Amino acid sequence: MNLFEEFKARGMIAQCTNEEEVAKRFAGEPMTFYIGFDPTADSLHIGHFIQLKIMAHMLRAGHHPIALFGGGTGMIGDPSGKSDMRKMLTEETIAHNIECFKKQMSKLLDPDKVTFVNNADWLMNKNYIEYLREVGPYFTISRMLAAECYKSRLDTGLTFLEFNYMTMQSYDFYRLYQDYGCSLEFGGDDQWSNIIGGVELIRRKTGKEVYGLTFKLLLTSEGKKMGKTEKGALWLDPEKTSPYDFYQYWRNIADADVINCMKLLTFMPLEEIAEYEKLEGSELNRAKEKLAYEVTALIHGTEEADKAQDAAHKIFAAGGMSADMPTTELSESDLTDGKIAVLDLLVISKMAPSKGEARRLIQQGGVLVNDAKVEAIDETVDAAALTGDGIIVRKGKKTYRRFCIR
RNA sequence: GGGGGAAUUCCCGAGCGGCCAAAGGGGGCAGACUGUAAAUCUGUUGUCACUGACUUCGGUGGUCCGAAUCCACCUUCCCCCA
Repeated sequence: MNLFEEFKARGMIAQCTNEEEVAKRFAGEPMTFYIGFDPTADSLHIGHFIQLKIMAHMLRAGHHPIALFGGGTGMIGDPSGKSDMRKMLTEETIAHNIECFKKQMSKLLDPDKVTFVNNADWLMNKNYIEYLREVGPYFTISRMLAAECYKSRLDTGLTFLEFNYMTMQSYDFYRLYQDYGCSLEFGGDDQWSNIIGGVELIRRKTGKEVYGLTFKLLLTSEGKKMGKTEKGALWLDPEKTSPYDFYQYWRNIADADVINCMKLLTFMPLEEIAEYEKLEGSELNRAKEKLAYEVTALIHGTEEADKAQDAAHKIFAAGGMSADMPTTELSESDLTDGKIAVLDLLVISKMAPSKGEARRLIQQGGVLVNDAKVEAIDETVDAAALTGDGIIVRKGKKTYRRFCIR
């Protein structure tokens, strides 16, 4: 099975401009392809991970990836898949975000084998008239308006600023084709319009055929975007989403999504996944555990994955203590008269956003200290209990936190 | 440029002088049931010193004993015409 077939078998491919030809190229000579990343945040998230995984696969097969950062297009903002206009980012923020992206990517891919480019290099100082004359004639308004990403935005308001985005991404592809011989663009399924824009621009300007291939987005079985947590996205940066929380996200995935996630996110062989697919009912928990471990290991390393799994086992199976579970360290000054209210613990550790919320949690019986339900709102914990391993405070069934004194 | 409409708590969306911390839905959180699942049911969802007080309804000023609700100006957005 070659790589293209593998992608297909895993259900990763969404659309392709010319499947037959692209499949042939995958199996043939090394080729140069690119994937674009919009620097809209200071960390990559799980959606980007699929793209990185594709790059890793391609690298192994001997192809040459270009990672393009949208330092220029980020100044505009891609309207695809967005119901509202994005916040405008400053140049400094974008530059900072690109640095963060690069660092994270270098951990997952061999940076010597990937070409990093930034479209700010050719877009920022581009003369407007020159650009319009170079690109403008190859796009018709009717064609652009027909694109799904714009059509859906016409009622809610689409600005001229964003309307230009497609031409710019198309121009990127053209530049990479000219400068690097890049003949293939990958992207998420939401990038389809932008990608065919580039393919058509190149064909019209040069008469040469290049290709576009989009990959399925990470969606739940209900068609919603996956990777959203209460704190926003599921980040790859351990500072923003701890390996433990990351592991838990996948451990708690819906039954219907486990197998799909294994196919899209891990390198597990298809035969092995097929075995897990046979599981039913509570047996599926084994699949979830495997998925969580595999994905966490890919992103944070096996050591962190082991720790996360170990902590989860101890917490859920035995109700025990683990040094690897999320911990809040208190200092003497947090205590009054040698004790501290459970209410305050919840707020200090951000387990509850406010005292009112913490109070409600206790009233509704959602808070446990060392497996004993907290009955009274003014219940306190003594300093003595906090020494050594400390205590475990549980909020609901799944949120645990260890408290100890420094 | 002309005319019309809108801005409400995390989101959508009611309210249109006191009974409004503001209906309803979504989402979130917790409880029950479970498999650390889904579905369902229940409670809850501004802050705090929590049977009370304080801050919120685009912004600024005003009318009034009293304003999310009325007036003026400003800002932003949408629709129709040019």
